[in-house]
Order: sequence, then structure tokens, then C-alpha cells
Amino acid sequence: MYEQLRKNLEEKITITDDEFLKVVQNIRKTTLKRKKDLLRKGDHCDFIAFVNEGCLRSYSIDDRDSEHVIQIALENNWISDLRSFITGDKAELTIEALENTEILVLNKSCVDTLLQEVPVLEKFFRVLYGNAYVATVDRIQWNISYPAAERYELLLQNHPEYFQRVPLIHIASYLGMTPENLSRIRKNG
Amino acid sequence: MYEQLRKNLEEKITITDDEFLKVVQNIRKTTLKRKKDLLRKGDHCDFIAFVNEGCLRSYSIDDRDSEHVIQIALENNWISDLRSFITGDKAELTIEALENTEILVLNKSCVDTLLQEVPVLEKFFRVLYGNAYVATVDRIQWNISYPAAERYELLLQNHPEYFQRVPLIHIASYLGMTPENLSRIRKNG
DNA sequence: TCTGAGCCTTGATCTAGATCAAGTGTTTTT
DNA sequence: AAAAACACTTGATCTAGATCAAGGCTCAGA
Repeated sequence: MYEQLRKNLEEKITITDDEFLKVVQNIRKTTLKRKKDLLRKGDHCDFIAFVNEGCLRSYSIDDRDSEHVIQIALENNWISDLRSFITGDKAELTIEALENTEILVLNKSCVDTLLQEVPVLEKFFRVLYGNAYVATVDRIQWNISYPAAERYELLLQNHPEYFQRVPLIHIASYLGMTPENLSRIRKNG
Repeated sequence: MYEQLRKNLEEKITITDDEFLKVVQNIRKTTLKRKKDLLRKGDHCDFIAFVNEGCLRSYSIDDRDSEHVIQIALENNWISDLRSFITGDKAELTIEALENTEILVLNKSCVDTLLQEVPVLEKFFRVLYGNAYVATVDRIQWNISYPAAERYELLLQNHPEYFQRVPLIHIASYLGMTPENLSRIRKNG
């Protein structure tokens, strides 16, 4: 049940059984049906969620009502509107399940408690934030540095699993292009 | 001399005279002539720098040798290749002075020492990282959500001071467009 | 005080990718 | 099992912004 979470934590920190138990006690397991929202734009995002099984996407909606996929999260990944979680501002993002999904939800208030009880989690969060920052910078870099076809190739190499599970329409959005363009790139490439 | 730094710290944390003295003891003041580099792509970025006076830009260089301005830092701001600083990887960015500039440099090893001696700085760094993350996410958001002319208007509102001090060629790059396009937008707007 | 490099503008042309439109196949829902 | 909604493709057209080219201005350095 919680082995996957433990493995995920242990990729970043060393944690004892006792400490892990405290984490588990502060976590809430939830399931979400396909197409249901975990978070809606305008809510306050007071959690981060670990994907046990299934798949979600987060996306923003611009002035012209068009969606932009920000993150795709398969199992063993964390998803949140980290901006809202950090600043306490209203969420800019909506998070939607793309499959029937099981997640472990860690609330902000629980995080605060946990940081007192299990100080080693400070490092975990620092690393989590650091990774989020680096991922975001990388994305800016390759968005400005590569044309559409190369961005597609890079994603195909780094995340072939997306193409098995996620509709191309969302992958296109994640890559910052229209579905039509992605379709043509795939045909020609 | 160090009042500006102290003010900057106190925007985020509360710090005693003693603690601030320790910070100052771990800092190195440096000056940089216009057009000189503070960091070059390929170096390891083992510092963050506070701008006392002057102006710098950080930029990346892509496969086609074209530059992309990532950050513009006037006085009272921090600049670094935070990615390299966090991960220890080689710097992707080059940091160049746009004017004769005075900076206060905080080395990674000094940061480690300081975090032991002045624990309240943990919060300062968490906030610094958090802000960097949020700024980066914002930039992705408005790059994908707004056309060139609106991005220009937003920057003009939020940072009119850039237009007084920074060549338009660099502002255009920061906005993700060519100088020609920026010139035309300014003419028509 | 001169000079050359860098900065800014304007015009002409080109192109990657968007948009619009339609048709087909495939899941989901009823 | 039928209907509806969704996903994907292909073609035709359009456009924001890039690229190429050239001229004038300004300001730092000799």
C-alpha cells in the first residue's frame, strides 16, 4: 500500500520505520474517477498528492479559454499547484484525473506538523522544491531553444510511457503545439 | 555599505545584529566593469550574488548560437545560475554586467557554514528558492498565454525601470522576440 | 575630437505553426 | 445496440513573428 511512497521518499532521504509511520498517519488516501478534478482553478491548493496508481494532468486556462497542460503525472510522481501551495494564493491550475486514479494526499497543515516531528523531511521538501524549480527552468530552456519537431523527439525519448497512456491532444498541449501539428510531425518524422 | 543587503534580508526574515554580522563576515564584495562576465557557461556556479549597484543579465546560448536572456538584475536583486548552484552541475548560463557593477558574493561553502551558525537563514533560502520557482512558473504562463505585444505591455508596467537602463536588444530577448519585432510593437502600440 | 562599434529602426520577404474545415475510427454512455 | 462524444488525421489557408538587408544615430574609447 505505502511501499511505493516509501521508495519515493528514500530516493531523496533516509527515513526510519518510526518516522515513516508518522508520515503515513498524516496522509489521506483518495481515489478519483477518470475525468474528475482534484483541484479547480480558483480553489486554494493546500496539498501535494502522490500518485499511487493512475494518471493526472494539471493545466492552466488563458484569456482565450484555451488550455495549456503544465504537468503530466503518472504513478510514483507528486502533483500539486505548487505555486498556490507555496504562496497561499488562489490556484491558477486545474488538476484532472486522466484515468481512474489512487492518490495519497498530504495536507499543508499536516506538512507543518510533520516538519516538527520528522525534521529529515525538511530536506525532502527542499529537494522537492529544487527539483520543481530545475524542471521548470529546463522547460523554458527547451521551449525557447528547440522547434516543435525536436521538442517532440525529446519527449519521446525521455517519456515514451506518456505516449502509451496519455491522449495526444494533451501531449501536444504539453509540448506547446496544436494537435494538428503534432499529428503531422509524427507522420513525417 | 551593507544596509541594502540587510533591508533585503529583512523583507523575508527577522535578523539580529549579531546574526547579520556573521552574514557580512561570509560575504565578499566585488566590482565588475561593464561587459565583463561574472559567470561563464560551463563553469560551476558556486555562488549567489546580491547586486549593490549596477545591472547584470544572465543568458543561455542555444544550438544555433543565439542568446536568450533569462534574468535581468538591477540593484537589490539576487542573481545566480540557481540550477547549477542547487544541483552542482555545470552552468548553462552566462552572467554579464551591463553597467559597472558592485555585487556582494555569497559562496556555497559559506552558505553551508552560515546555515549552521544562523539557522534563520534556512527560511531565507526556502523563500528565495520558492520565489525563484514562482517567477519561473509565471514566465512560462505568460509566454504561452500572451502574444508579443501584450508581453511587452506587461513588462513595461511591471518593470518600467528596465527600459531606462537596459538596451532594447536584451529586453527583446528577455521577452522572447526579435529586436525588430519589439521595435515595431513600440512604434505601433 | 574623431572613429568605429553597437544600437535602433524601417522595409521586404519568408516560414513555422495556427486556424478552419471535414471525414474517419474509437470509446463511453444510455 | 445505438447514439453521442471524443480522438486523430489530412487538406487548405492564413498570420505572427522571424529573417535578411540597409540606413542613421549615439556614445564609449583612442
